[in-house]
Amino acid sequence: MIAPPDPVPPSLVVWLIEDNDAYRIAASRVIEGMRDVRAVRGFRSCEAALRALEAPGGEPPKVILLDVGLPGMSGIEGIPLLRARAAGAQIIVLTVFEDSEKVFRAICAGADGYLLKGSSFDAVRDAFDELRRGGAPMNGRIAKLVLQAFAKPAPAQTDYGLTGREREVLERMVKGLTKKVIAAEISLSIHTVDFHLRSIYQKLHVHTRTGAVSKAVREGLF
Amino acid sequence: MIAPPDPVPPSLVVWLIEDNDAYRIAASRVIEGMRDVRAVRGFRSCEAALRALEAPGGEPPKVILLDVGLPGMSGIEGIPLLRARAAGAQIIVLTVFEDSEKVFRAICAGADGYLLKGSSFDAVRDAFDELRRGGAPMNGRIAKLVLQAFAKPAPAQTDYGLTGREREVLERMVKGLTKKVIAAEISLSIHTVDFHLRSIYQKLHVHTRTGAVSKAVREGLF
DNA sequence: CAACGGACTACGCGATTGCGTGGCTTACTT
DNA sequence: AAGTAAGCCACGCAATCGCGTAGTCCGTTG
Repeated sequence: MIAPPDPVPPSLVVWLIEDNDAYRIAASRVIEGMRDVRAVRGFRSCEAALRALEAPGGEPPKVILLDVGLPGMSGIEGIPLLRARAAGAQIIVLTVFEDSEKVFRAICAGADGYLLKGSSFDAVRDAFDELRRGGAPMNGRIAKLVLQAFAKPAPAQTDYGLTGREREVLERMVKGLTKKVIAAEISLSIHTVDFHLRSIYQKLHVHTRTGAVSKAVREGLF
Repeated sequence: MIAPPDPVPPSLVVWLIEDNDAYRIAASRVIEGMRDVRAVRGFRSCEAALRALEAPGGEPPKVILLDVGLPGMSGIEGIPLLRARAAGAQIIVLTVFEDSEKVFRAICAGADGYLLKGSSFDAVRDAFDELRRGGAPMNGRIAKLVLQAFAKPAPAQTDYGLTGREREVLERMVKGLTKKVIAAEISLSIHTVDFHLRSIYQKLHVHTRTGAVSKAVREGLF
């Protein structure tokens, strides 16, 4: 219930990278009117914004609103470059795309938030508030995609009914050890390790060490 | 800009699972007063809520607000059970925990949203609106944790300078194929496949097939 | 142009692996 | 008490693997 003290200076420099002139100009005007926003600067492409960052002088941005579908370099490609050159800037993706493919590529590239253009400009204002509180602004439908992506692998959590010894052996096999070394580590004959190995093959439905290791790592067993 | 037509019936049955009596009662009262909420029912534990779901009659919940730190079964353990018995219910975690460990366990268990108790009750109302729009309610700080989790593995995207042939071989090794089979698939001598294999070992700093496969899968190369 | 390094192809040998087979102990069923 | 299933341990052999070694092609460098 208690709001933490405001850690962010009260005026933001916002950059807006968006190729649609009408949208960019309209959005700039609205954002400029928001409280705590000192300046808004618009760009038609990532390349243009990157050039501005290289140029001497000029105030560095605190927030970058970034479209994905841009001419030349896409917004997703631009994220790591912008992050490298604009230290401390929060990069918020602002786009129409809500297919999981693009969303995840943007998130993996290091976006600090993900908004949809379909929402009202209030969402942008709320996003600034969220950043100020130390959180990440994220559209609800995007959040749903993210949650679904996490929830999927959960049911695949089968341990294939491996016994204790079998898990011990498999764990060491994943680490790249040979049967001989494994046998020494858990004080067994190499033949016994081999037996457990074959039980593992049977339970995982593979017949090589590589197949077993691949499956074990993929299923998140180790 | 254009809001889609409301697809959700205008009255929600909300369940609140929370062991702190004072908080549960206070929250129930506030939530009951929200528009579109028809009824709120409180439980002290997952077990109690599960029993109520088994019992005949009674209205099934549309939204379940769930605490994590509960006596007996934890909220996280309860999520899959609640989901199985309350088809169609949206399960929203409502807790004080915001360490990534608990957050991710809850999300992997299949939560439809994640709110923090520290926020005002407005957040709960907003969450209901978000559900109605087909999105997932998520606290901004939780969203930040999620984004950071995704962004981390990205910089680890090194391909270790593998050549084309080496990638071909490694890809098939991950599938569990033997050298002989790999050689046949890409029309090479076993000896040549073996050479590429050793180059892979060197570049990945391993010296066994298992180690190479393990590393390749982990780094997300395949 | 010669020299050089990198990618690719190839051979042979000793060590390791995959598999058929069997024995032993514990625990639960009949 | 006998039966039976599961986990654990072990042997031996054919197939496979890890490694030292070497030749060819090709783009780059001096």
